[in-house]
Amino acid sequence: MPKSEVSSPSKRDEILDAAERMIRMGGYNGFSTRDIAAAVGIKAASVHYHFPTKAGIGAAVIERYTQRFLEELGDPTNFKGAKKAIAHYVGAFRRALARDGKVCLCGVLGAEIGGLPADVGAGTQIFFEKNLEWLKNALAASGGLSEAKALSRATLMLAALEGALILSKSLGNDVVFERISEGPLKMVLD
Amino acid sequence: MPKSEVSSPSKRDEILDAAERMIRMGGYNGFSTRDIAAAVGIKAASVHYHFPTKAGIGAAVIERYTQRFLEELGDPTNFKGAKKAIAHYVGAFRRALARDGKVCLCGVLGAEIGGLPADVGAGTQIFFEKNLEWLKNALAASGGLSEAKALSRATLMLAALEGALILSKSLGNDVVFERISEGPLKMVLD
DNA sequence: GTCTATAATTTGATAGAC
DNA sequence: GTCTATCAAATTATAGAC
Repeated sequence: MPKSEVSSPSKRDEILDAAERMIRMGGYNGFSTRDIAAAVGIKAASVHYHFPTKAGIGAAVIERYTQRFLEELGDPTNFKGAKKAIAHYVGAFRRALARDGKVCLCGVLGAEIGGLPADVGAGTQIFFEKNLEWLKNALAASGGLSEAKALSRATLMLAALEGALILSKSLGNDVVFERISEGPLKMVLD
Repeated sequence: MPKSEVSSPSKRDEILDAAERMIRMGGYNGFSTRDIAAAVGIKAASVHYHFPTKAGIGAAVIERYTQRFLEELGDPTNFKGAKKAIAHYVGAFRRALARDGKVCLCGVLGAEIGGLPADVGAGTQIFFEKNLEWLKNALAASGGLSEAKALSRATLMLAALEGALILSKSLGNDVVFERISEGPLKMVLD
């Protein structure tokens, strides 16, 4: 196989998987490189072979998460009506909760952004900017809204969804997320 | 003066002030007791005189924050119309951002709840429950909504406000919060 | 109430053998 | 790639003097 990878892709991905899980559970400062090592069955020194610094792990986790999230969203101009676009976007967040039982990675990181390495904080900001851009385009394209109005509603949606995940986790039930995604969010349409 | 306080109220409060500020900036695991000590001009050992454990500081910060927040909210059944009730509630969050330049304490803690001491996590949950209760009562009393509908909209509002503060902080501007509180939130009314 | 001193553990990271 | 061994620094917390 043609290779440009520096290290074993598999173990590297396992490290990122474990780190993502731990950040989404307890934040960036809530775990150590030793925790990561134990989770993937190696020693801390070996983790540092794959990623020289912990901040590097964080930055890589965000980059991968952002890319996957946008991939799953697809083309924002491809929906028949704003309702379908919104349902699609809400679905991405619902799956993050249902599939992983966890909050959005960047919701966690955004909350503690003042205590993050610069790279990690910057990646978090980019995630939000790209999501607002996607939502704004989706609402403008399929909802026939002005740019300003679309942006305003995109912001409301993103904020509500991030907040709903945090509330759900804190209150210990998924009912909370459904309370906001069933009905009320449709009011964003008008 | 009649005293039942164990330690100097002033220094104790300074410690809680510093801890609250730091949690709201970078999360519970983003600062140390030495950081607190430096902020209030004493040594770490003296911090432990006032609060034996760091978790104790966290729990005390939440308790005080929750009490103040509910005090500022007042009686949920005292508003002439749901619009006034909502404006009042949104105002409390806006002031938290404008006055302190910071996110809601429990928005941060809720995001990293899996990495918190049990007491601190429990306090966070209570804050959310009491806020949902207040909002539900306010919307039911002044909006003439059913309990179920009032709870659903209360959840949407709380989620949107918590999320908006996190987004604002992450994107580095207060415009984000205003984008959601001006207009769009009124759609929660119907 | 605050200090110095210190204990016990954890943390992020490196050196060098295999 | 992974290990053992180790480091320097940081962290929570305690003991005991003032």
